[in-house]
Amino acid sequence: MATRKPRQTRSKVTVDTIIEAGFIAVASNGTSGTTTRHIADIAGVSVGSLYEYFKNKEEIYDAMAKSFVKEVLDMVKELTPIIVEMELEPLFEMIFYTFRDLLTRDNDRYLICLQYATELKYERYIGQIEMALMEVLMKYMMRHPKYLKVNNLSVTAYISINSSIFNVARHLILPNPQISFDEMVRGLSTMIISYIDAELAKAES
Amino acid sequence: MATRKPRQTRSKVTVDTIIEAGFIAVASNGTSGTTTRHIADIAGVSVGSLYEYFKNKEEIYDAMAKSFVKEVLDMVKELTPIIVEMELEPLFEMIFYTFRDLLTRDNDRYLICLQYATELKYERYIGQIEMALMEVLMKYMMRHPKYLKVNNLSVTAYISINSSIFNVARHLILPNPQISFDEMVRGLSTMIISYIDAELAKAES
Amino acid sequence: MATRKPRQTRSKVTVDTIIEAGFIAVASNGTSGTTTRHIADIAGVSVGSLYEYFKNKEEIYDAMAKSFVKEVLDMVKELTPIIVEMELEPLFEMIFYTFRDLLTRDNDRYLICLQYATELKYERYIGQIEMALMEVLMKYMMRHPKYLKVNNLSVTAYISINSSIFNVARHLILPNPQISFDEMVRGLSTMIISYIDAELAKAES
Amino acid sequence: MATRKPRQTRSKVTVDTIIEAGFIAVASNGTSGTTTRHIADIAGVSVGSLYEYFKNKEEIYDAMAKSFVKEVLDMVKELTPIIVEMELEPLFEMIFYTFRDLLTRDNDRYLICLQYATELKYERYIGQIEMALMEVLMKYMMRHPKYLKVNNLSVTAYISINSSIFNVARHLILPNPQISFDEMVRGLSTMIISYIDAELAKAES
DNA sequence: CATGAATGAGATTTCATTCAT
DNA sequence: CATGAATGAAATCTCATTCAT
Repeated sequence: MATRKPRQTRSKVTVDTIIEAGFIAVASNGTSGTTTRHIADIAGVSVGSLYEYFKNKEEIYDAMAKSFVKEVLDMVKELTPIIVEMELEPLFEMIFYTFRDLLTRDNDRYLICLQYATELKYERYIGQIEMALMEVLMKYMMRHPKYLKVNNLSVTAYISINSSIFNVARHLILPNPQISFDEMVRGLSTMIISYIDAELAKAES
Repeated sequence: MATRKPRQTRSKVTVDTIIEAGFIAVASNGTSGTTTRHIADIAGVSVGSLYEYFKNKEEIYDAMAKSFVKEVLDMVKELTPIIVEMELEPLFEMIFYTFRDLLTRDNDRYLICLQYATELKYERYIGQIEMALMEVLMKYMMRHPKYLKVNNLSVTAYISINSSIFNVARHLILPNPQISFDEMVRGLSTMIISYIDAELAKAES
Repeated sequence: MATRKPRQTRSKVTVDTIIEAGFIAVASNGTSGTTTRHIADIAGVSVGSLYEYFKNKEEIYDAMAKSFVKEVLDMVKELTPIIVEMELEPLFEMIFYTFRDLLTRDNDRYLICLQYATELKYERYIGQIEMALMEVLMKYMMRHPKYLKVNNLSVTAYISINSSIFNVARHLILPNPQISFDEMVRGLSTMIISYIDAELAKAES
Repeated sequence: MATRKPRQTRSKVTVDTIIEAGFIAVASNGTSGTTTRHIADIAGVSVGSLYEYFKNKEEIYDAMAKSFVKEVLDMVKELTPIIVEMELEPLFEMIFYTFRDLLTRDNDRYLICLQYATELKYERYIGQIEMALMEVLMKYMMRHPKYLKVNNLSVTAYISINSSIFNVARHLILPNPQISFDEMVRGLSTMIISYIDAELAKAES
């Protein structure tokens, strides 16, 4: 019943292998098409082993969500020093391309799983990402104080961040997007920057 | 074996009841938690009847997707005459609020099902919505020709539409959004209008 | 999830068949040796059918216990009119032999299951049997008022009933009992009657 | 493969710890709820160690049964010199209370396990207890020859012993017994003694 | 000897689908 | 047409046992 905490290195590796297998399985079969046997087979372990480390299938999905979120957080943390030094336009482009690289890594694994975010309970951990992004924003504004004057700062940040995330993700998912990724990147940058400028202008009036 | 096309009124009603029940079931149990029995119980018919009208579960989901998309299309068609006469700012606000009303109707039924869009194969029909929106856009520009000059028109349209849809949907889904719906509506309007203005400006230079 | 209440005659029969099969399975394999597949096979239905009528294995065991207890209660109720008219000695003998007949019916089915009483949660329903026996006792004493004078009546009744039940059950279970059933019956009668006499004597002194 | 006989003290201690853990596990989870991991955890050893000392789970249960029976036999042997010198009435009371103390020791461990006697294969060793009790009886009658005249001596002994054992055990098991333990002890004594007297009387006639 | 990770056979349970009534 | 009992394939999960370290 109580799943043993992995003490040995061997078991830590097994846990990671299972989570990894979970991503591969969901990416190629969707949530409802993925079975514990699938995951076990891909991980190269027995079904029994799955249950040594995870109380049930749900917990594997949970671990996958945690793992993805951690990866994003690590990425954000690593980029922060560079981010705060950049101008907005190149900054946005850099972020969008980096985000794309993360999502399309390993045959779009994360990207495809993102479509099953609800069933994978990603939402449970999204709060952490939002907090991390807010933190970066704070640091950015410390370094570029003029943006502190932006009207409705929190609204502006909220909308910009959400627009960015979903446009990038959705574009990657679409099989035949009507515009290219590069076009979208430039468009998104333009949109957000002109939005910020507009709110800055409002503030000055 | 071949499921009969419902020609009589009684059958049509049953079919609609089942689709309705499908929405309720998925909204309260998710895709993986919804069984044919669930749907049958909610619809107040026997499981056998389900198969009288639908070849299998998949087809019920398919009909649900079709039904939702049809509703959106009807809404768009109905609004078109009003839309083309409006100025951008009130127009956006009107659209966002109308969209919200659609999604939150019947205890957020459509909104919640939207989270299971992938498993419900919504994507299959999304193209039709995009086409309808493009058509409205065309008509709008016939009536307001100055926007024909917008730089990268298709890119601008694509990004604006996507940003709108996802911001509205996500905001409604979030349990504790950091900003209010009204704030978001005004922000989104500002963002898109300043984006259009920016692209208009580019075009003129 | 929710097991359907059997409305049709057909399903009532199935339920009974499953309970019946449960007794046969436990009698021949013990609690831990009995599987749902076993029961389904013996009942001649599919595993799935088991779960149409019982939420889980536990519930089948529960239904078995209920069914056994009901049988005992029916037996007691049916015998009551005869019981109250008899003298103690032939009464006890009659009861012991009737009880034996019940337990050894159908290849000792009930008797063997009695050994798994704990796992079958019989205890949950034993209270009902005790109440029924007490009721009979009351009626008996209405008809034979001299026993009302017995010293410590409730203690005497408790010990007599328990001694009877366990001696009969255990004797039937033992593979090579040192004494015959007839000897035991006579001994038990003697013991209880002399016990009652002793308590009657105490009361008179 | 062949499990080694524990000759060293350390091994003997481990074996005892495991048997001890077996009792605790069964007492708190029942037979079907007890796993080898449970036992190992309680014993504070690894599952592997279990198999170092016991060929399989069955053997642990077997050792538990043996251990319980040995304890009873030791108790009987130790009490024999006192027993043979006592009069019947105080004797019975003494035995009942001593038996209770054994069963309720360590949070009712033995008592609870007694309910799983069938699955724990206690029966396999019960013969030894009966023999020991018969031996004590013999010695008692050597010392109190008048009881040698009892009619149907073996029947009387059999019924008395069984009535005693089951009444005591069952009373302890019952959550809300209708009579107190003391009342039962006195009642049981009265019953058996009057039974013996009755059989003595019969013999004299 | 001790460990506990790994196994896999087999148990329980679910549920889309069929079909006799 | 409607029903819902019955099905059984396939999923989830358990756990005694083994074996490399």
